[in-house]
Amino acid sequence: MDLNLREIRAFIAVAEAGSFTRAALRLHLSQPALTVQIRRLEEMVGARLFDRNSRNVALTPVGRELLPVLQKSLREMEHVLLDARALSDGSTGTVRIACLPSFAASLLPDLVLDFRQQVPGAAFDIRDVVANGVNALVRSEQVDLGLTGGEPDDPLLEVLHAGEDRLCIVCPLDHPLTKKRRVTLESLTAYPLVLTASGTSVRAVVASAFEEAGVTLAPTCEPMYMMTAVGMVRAGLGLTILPSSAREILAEPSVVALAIDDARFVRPIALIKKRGRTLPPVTEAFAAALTPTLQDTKSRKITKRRPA
Amino acid sequence: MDLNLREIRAFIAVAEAGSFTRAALRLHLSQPALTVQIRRLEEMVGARLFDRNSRNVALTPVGRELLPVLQKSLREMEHVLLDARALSDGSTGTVRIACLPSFAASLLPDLVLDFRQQVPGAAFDIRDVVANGVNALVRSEQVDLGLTGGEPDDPLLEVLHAGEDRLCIVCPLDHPLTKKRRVTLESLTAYPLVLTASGTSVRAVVASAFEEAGVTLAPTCEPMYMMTAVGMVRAGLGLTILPSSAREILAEPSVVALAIDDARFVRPIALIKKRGRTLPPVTEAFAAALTPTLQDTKSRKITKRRPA
DNA sequence: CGATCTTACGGGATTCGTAAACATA
DNA sequence: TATGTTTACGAATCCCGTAAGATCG
Repeated sequence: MDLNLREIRAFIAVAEAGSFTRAALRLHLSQPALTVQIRRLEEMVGARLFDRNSRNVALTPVGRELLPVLQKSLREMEHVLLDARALSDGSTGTVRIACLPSFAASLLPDLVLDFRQQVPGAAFDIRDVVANGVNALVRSEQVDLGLTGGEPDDPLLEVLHAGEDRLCIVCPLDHPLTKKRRVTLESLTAYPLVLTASGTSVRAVVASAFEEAGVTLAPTCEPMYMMTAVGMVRAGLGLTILPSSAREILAEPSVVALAIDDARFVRPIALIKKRGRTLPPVTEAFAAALTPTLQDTKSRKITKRRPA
Repeated sequence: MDLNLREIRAFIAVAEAGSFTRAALRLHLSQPALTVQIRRLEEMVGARLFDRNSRNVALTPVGRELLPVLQKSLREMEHVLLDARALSDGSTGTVRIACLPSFAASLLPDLVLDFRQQVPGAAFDIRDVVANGVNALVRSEQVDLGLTGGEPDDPLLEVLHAGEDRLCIVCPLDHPLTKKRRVTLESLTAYPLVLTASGTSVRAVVASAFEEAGVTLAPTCEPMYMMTAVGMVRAGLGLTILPSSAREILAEPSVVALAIDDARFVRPIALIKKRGRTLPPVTEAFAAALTPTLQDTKSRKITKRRPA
């Protein structure tokens, strides 16, 4: 019961060539070797597959029955192998990634676009969730890759690359802070603050920075989504703190982003996977493409300081 | 690119067992051998299929993609092999046989019934044609087996078994011949004769018998089908000569069959196949089952001499 | 340290190619 | 006799099992 593809290929070749000699040539094999292979297959099946004398080779009824099904099986098997190799060399496959909403809306779309130009066979499954959610999805293996905030101390998670994202103040165009030359942590305390809910990485960074400075944090609103925070700022409910990469800031013309002159307002970001898991090759390649971009965020300037 | 089923089975076993050791036990294989097999498969595919350390074994994403397709392919392949073995041992398959109409209607139905009791997987493709047609169908390989009349001298045909079928006179119940003790060839010449058309084996036998006896053959009608001949006899158009195995005689109550006391009125019958072709195993078995019945026809008595 | 996977290696089975024998038109 | 299949046999390869080594919890 130990069949190998070689024997099937041999059978099909002889059936198609109508001759052992020609089939052997086609298979780059000596003709006696082919005879033996066919005989072994015949023994395995338990019946002659060819009626052959020194002049003619023809399929027996059993062989005739077998030919189309074996052809089909062989094709399928080879197709599976080809698919597997495509998966393996990274030319195909699905990149399953969980990602902070800020990156999902800003960096990621362009990266995906670039990557798909290099690897047209790549598909994407992108989940945008807050930092806690990213970690959970990676841990439960619902995604292979995670772009999360903070530095996860979970031993089940492995950091592939660490980067930083500067936080910035978002306030209305006419806010008093826009007049200042430098914006510090302390200068914020005078104004009401809208801050994304706990569980988000921005919140974690801001909370620890305020605590370190000995300032109590008392946000007036705690929305889940950054766009909501921007809307509140625009309405005059206060100012907010967001990652400088957040697309929401650019999308809203009546608010402005201000750099904060404080090293503590840096959000660490991490590209993670589950420890002990190998990534699918496409995903590996995508992670490699992602890394330099994360590097850049460290030094990236806030491009929209004032509206044009 | 030389995959064998063993490696696929190994992969599936490890994936299902979640451990090399347990999978090796299940496969009756040493564990290191299994490691090697998996490694070879991985080299063939070009990617790791399992993430493994000394404690845990888990599918990689590539392995996870591959598992269901390989399971499906393996199942199919094994199914094909099982089907092939069933075909080979004669427990399955189609008996393709061409047969003289007389046998198709009389002997064959019972034989098929018997045979299907022994081999429930057997299917039948029966063609009923006159002798010429049987030979043609066997020669063109549209059927594997032929039950024909006469002794075919075609070198492409091989006689597996030869038998004989007595011919008999069929006449109305009140015909003068029914009063005779013996019916000879010469006693026939006084009456008009209905005879099946040339191309039929009965016609060939009768023609040569008459020729040998120096009697001219002048049939009043030459129907193609024996049932037509019987109908003509019943209507009083004359008498006819049919194989004693013909069911048509029994089916018609107003005619009677009389034995002919003449050795020349014996129709040779032959079980044939194409020379150089092996028969499908079911067909081989059916031919074997057919042979003793053909033997019997030599000595078979005409059971219906007079209606009850 | 204990369970489990990996590596190393010798022996046996498999499979190849060459050469000679065999069969058939 | 010529063409093409089968048989025979020595050599290379493949594959298994045993034993020793490496690794992780």
